[in-house]
Amino acid sequence: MTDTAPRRRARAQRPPTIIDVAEHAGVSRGTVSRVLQGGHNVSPAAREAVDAAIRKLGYVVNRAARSLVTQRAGSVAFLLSETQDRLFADPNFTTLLTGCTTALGEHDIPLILITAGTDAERRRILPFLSAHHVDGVLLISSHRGNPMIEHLRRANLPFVCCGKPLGERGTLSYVASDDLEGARTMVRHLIESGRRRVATIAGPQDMPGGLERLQGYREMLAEHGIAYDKRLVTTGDYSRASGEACMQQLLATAKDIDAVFVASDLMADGALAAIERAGLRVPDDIAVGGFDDSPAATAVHPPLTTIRQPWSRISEMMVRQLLAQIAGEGPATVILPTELVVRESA
Amino acid sequence: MTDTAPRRRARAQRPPTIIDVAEHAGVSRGTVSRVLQGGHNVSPAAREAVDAAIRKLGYVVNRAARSLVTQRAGSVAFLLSETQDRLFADPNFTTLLTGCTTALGEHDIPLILITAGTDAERRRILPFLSAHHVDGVLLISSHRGNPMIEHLRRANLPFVCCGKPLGERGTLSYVASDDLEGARTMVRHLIESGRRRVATIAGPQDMPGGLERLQGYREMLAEHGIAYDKRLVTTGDYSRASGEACMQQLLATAKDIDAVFVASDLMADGALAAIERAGLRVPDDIAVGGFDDSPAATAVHPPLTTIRQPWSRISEMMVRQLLAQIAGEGPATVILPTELVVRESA
DNA sequence: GTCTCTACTGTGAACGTGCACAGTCCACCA
DNA sequence: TGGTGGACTGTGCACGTTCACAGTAGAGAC
Repeated sequence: MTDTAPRRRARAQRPPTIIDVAEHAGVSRGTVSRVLQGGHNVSPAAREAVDAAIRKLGYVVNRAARSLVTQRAGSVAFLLSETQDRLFADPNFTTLLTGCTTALGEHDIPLILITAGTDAERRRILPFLSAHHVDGVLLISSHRGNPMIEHLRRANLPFVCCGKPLGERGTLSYVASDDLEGARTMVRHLIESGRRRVATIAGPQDMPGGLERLQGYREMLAEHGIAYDKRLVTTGDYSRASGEACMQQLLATAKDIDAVFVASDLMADGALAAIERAGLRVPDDIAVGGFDDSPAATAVHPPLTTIRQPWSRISEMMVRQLLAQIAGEGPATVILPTELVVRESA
Repeated sequence: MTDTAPRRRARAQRPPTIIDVAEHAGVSRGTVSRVLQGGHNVSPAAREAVDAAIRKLGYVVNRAARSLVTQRAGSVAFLLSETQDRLFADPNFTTLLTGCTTALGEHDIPLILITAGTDAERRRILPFLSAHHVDGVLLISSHRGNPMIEHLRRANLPFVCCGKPLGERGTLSYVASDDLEGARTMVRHLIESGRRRVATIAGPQDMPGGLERLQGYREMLAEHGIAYDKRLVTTGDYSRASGEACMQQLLATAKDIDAVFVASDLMADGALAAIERAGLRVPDDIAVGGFDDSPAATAVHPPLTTIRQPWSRISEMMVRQLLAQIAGEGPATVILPTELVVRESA
């Protein structure tokens, strides 16, 4: 009898439950639940009463209880399997991160940020993922042979990669920008503005973008009947310093260069410095084309002509693909077009 | 009889539960639970049996079930109540974000990233927070009068701010670096290296750091018996462009400036450009002191002498304070010392 | 009038865990 | 010998939801 009193008092302090809503609306739990799920097989009158009760009580579904019965976490992980340094320093990366957050937010799905840079972290993360504490993973990595992929497969956890994973066989979902076509576009731009001796500072060949941007360079040269000269090809590591070093080397080996396609804006910045130090002018003597449209592109003089990657759309598509996989669809590949941004350097 | 068959089959597909562990170890659920909580009042033999069973079955606690009964979410939000632009572009910010992630990770607490830049997002977020879908909030904001603070208070949700919230009364937890002392240190460095006409490009006075960095400048001038000249004080908005404009203005009004303390590296970059354009040399003619130790500080010529904020420690302390609050402690304020990084610009 | 079909509603049984409580066992002491 | 306390263990219930199922009412067909 009186033993319900403490319970009732406790209940008053707590957020309202579906039972409170049901009582308030004069229907059963089942009906409230159905309204919550979208309202199929619910009479208009009942739905309205439930909606009113929800508003009045300020009811919000208890995600833990829902998870427990649906066997779904209701959340998604954004997994950084990197040493973080390079990727995280890239401001475009933050666009990707917030893009994913808001895209997921529209589905009321929280994004859980997970870093797995160190082995200790990886050990902690693995059980978390295997136990399906998230419904899926947005996987960010730029290195060849990401061990996480194998783990995710084994855990039977849906995942979507950002960028084409290198050294992976078997089907998997990824969303990437069209690096090949982007590189082709930039080199075409250089050639069509009259340049003939076009050099390149490529990225690491074991990272996404590295291979394809170099291939795009070669293809476009070939299409314009320009012979491939391997002395005009250097390889950096995407850092500013490496761009400077590569440019210096290029200027030393081939003095008649009139354009250079650099696989990242950061490296392009370095290249600008080297060119300036050599007493040459950009773009008059040497045109410089970058890649990424990072903030660095506009912070330097002259502002960089570059290739913009659609980070915002990439994040949208990653989320869409992941949700599709969670819903049961198979994996898919999405390639998004890039955009040539013409400024003053080329 | 046979109706247990389907259940058993289904169970086989699913992750093991505490019951499976208990059966396997030959103990009761309660004992397993006690081992999971830290193992008080459990015999060594039982504990060992349970540990072995956990390892063998690969058992991981079901967080949803635990949440349901403990009334705790078991996660923490990292809340960006910003238009994102400025804050997110700052690479130090990513240090903060990963720092919080790993600090929480050590306690097995997932970090949920939430952006609340737009009104629509805020509307979505509010019920989520009020319903205690997270146990606490790491609040990132740089503007005066953050409306989120009031909401969090009303929802009775523990939170810790990054940086001192302006225009707030009442007690609240925050962790900040010692902007005042940082500014004093930099200006002292400028004066002690022989400069007398020290100008400043301050930050917006309605953002953290703005007020204090300016005050530190004034204090140190006073301590060295240098009269405050308001013509030597300009105010930018932390952007590179504003730094350039402010410096230009300073050079126009007071030609005898021999040093300038700039409240952010980004603005300092702009200032360098303006100085170079005026045909003056750094540090020979004008010494430039920055603030933040952002990557920009080393990307420019000459590399910036600047003040480094302890972002990594800030994130650690934010997490520590938040967990303390969640555990029932009252709010607290933490101020962390900055560090002078001497490079070539001053 | 009965039967069927549709649209809607209520109910009981899970989901996996923590906690309070009630034991049980054993050692120790008077 | 009985009592007392401490260390450990098992059990029932509750947490808030979804889902399958059973059930009801009313409309329409025959």
